[in-house]
Amino acid sequence: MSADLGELVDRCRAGGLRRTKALEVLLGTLLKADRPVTLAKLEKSRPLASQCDKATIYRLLHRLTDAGIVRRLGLHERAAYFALVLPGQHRDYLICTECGTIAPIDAPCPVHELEEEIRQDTGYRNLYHELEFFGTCPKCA
Amino acid sequence: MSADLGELVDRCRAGGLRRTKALEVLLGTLLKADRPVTLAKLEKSRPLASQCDKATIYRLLHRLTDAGIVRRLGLHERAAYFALVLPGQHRDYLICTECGTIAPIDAPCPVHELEEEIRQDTGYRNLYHELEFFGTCPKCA
DNA sequence: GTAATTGCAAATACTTTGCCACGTA
DNA sequence: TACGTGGCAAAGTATTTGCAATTAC
Repeated sequence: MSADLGELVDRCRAGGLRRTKALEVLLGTLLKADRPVTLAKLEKSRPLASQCDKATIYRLLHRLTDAGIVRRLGLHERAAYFALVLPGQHRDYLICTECGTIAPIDAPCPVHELEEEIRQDTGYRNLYHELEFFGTCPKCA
Repeated sequence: MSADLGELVDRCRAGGLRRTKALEVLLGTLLKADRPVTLAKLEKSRPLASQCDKATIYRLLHRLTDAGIVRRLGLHERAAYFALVLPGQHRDYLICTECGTIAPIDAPCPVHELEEEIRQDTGYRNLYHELEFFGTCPKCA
């Protein structure tokens, strides 16, 4: 994992970021978390919290996102998205990361088997999934 | 589609909601949208905008979510989630809708073929996807 | 008649930015 | 030295709630 951190820092440097204490601690925290985290969570996690301000974390996350080292999950508007749940109908979506257009995908969803596996392996109830594809649409490219 | 609307209203009634003008117009708007929409969008869409206040839309969306007629997309905290993008590594997640726990899934992701299809069919660039499973974890069940 | 629903407005919560001091290259 | 970066605090934007009036059942 230490090697990973070094590699990450290298990628940051290559992306034009400076090597700062805050950057290293943030990367280390993200690496250790090994799953998506919120800004709020990061603000509270040691040793990051004692190292820097939340504005710093915020700005670092954005620089890292621009550099392709971090990804912001979900539909990228700052607002919550709601959709009808229609019985017998499952939809996946294709979203343009530039213009934000959301289009339903017709293709049958290839995830049901895995969902069944997970249901059996983990004991989770009321399982469902969301699958979104992101990219730059032809118009925006 | 008119039939769908009637059916939706029935499900709402069964879920304990009252049949109001705002409810009908909101359902009609969601049905017509045929994809996830934000509260902000709904506030601006006719004829919904002229029919009711944004607080009403907000509360209706939540009642509908509780009744299982609408689903709120994404990781359900009110905050943005960030995750490291590690080269050669793609991760899907399993999230408990009750306690919010997020766990990475080990299983190989079954979506790559579909992603390739979409790349070719749509001409989207820089395509990637997010796949999340949601359910109630054994602890919370 | 009773309880759910609505509108308006105020309160929260999370995000984003300005400005000047500081540290990296 | 020059310019990206950091801290602090204030502003911005989306969400959430209180309460009295209204409406569905």
